[in-house]
Amino acid sequence: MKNTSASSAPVRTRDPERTKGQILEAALSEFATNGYDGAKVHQIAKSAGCNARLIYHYFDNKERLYAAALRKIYSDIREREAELNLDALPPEQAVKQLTETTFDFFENNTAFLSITRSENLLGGRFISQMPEIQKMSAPFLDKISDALKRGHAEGVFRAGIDVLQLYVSIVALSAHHINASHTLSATFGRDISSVAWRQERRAHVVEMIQNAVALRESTA
Amino acid sequence: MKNTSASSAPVRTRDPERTKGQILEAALSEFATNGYDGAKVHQIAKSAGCNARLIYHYFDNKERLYAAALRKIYSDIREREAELNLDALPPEQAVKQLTETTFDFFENNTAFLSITRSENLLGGRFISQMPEIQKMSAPFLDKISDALKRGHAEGVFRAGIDVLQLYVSIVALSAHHINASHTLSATFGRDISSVAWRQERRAHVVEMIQNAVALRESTA
DNA sequence: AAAATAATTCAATTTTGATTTACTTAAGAG
DNA sequence: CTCTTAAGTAAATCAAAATTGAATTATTTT
Repeated sequence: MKNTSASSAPVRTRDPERTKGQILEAALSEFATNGYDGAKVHQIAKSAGCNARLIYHYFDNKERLYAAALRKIYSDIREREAELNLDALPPEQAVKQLTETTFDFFENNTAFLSITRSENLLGGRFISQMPEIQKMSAPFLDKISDALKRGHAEGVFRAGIDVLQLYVSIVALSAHHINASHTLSATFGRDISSVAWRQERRAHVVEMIQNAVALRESTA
Repeated sequence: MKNTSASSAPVRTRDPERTKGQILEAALSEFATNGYDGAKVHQIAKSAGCNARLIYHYFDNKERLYAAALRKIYSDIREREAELNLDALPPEQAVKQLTETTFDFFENNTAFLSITRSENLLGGRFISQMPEIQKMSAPFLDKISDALKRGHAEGVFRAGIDVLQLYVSIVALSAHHINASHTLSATFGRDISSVAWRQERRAHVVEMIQNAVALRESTA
């Protein structure tokens, strides 16, 4: 009834692609949860449902496995940025869309922020070695820049907005409460990660960004 | 010429308070730089200029040492919050002051953000056990709340601003580019940690917060 | 100034975790 | 069907790092 083998071991069916994929998934999750130093190779193997030796078979060592996980998580971001079609929308809608998409992305891809946090803790040791990631977002910023220009031309946005500052702000407002949910919750005695609070936050962030780009009347 | 002792060892003069203090300082710095798992007890001892055994003598184990460091870093924040006198200022000045002080604090106390990052990576395991830190900032939020109310009464601020959302935003805008300096620098190909960029950012953040509280004219 | 205390050191010991060696066997090529 | 290749397993090994044991004084107390 069991398998062809008489041994008690479950006998894993052989499928290198699947195995590699499972390892990468597990690695992503473990590195995200525990950081580079906190993640344990054996635990990754366990959570991938394979033998630890296979990690070395497919990824050489812990560092390269981490690098692979880092690369993978950034490809998700790149996809999302490519999908976002800001040109098609009127400037105000474009900025709103951008903000909401960014906010939602972080909320639904917690691994991205976690891995990013880990990488920053490592001083960017790995990301700085990845030419494919470097400057990856330049064209994306151009898209946003276009929307801002259109908005100014149409008289709904103010002039001289720095795109990079604005985008970093969108990311900051959308990410910080996730990155720091535990310490914020503890210091303020409120559950920052509750669905209710996050919904409030989403609206708050969208409004802040709108106020940041919208024209003001008097500077007097 | 040497010391009373004939041995070659440098013979540390005995001073428990100083030693304890040095260990704590070193721990703070090492945990901030490398995170909990990345920090090594022997390295902490080395950087404190003492024997590793002393860490166990004074702090029992690595976990408790980390907890002590966490507690200490939060006491700095508490001090700063206490010093800030918002009541004395007109509301617009008060909000500006708050924003600038927060921004500058993070820039000058990188250890705070680093330790905080580490603690969030650990899932808040330690901070959640520290009743003295919990809700620590409630009175501070009240101060800010007062300023917002005064501003509304004077007709310069809008109504219905959520203090916690606003403060989390100030923190987010002031902290994220520091927390994520390496990944941001890599993805955008700009040196986010340069003095020039940070000065720009300071102005940008202050302006954003002002726009967030300032009255708008028409809601039409 | 002798005795007691506890600060400090040095050198284990023990634990944990990454990596490797040696082996087994499934799956595909001919 | 046999041979070859490489997927997979089990169990070491090796090194790093946390923790501890036991011996030394500096300092304080009496």
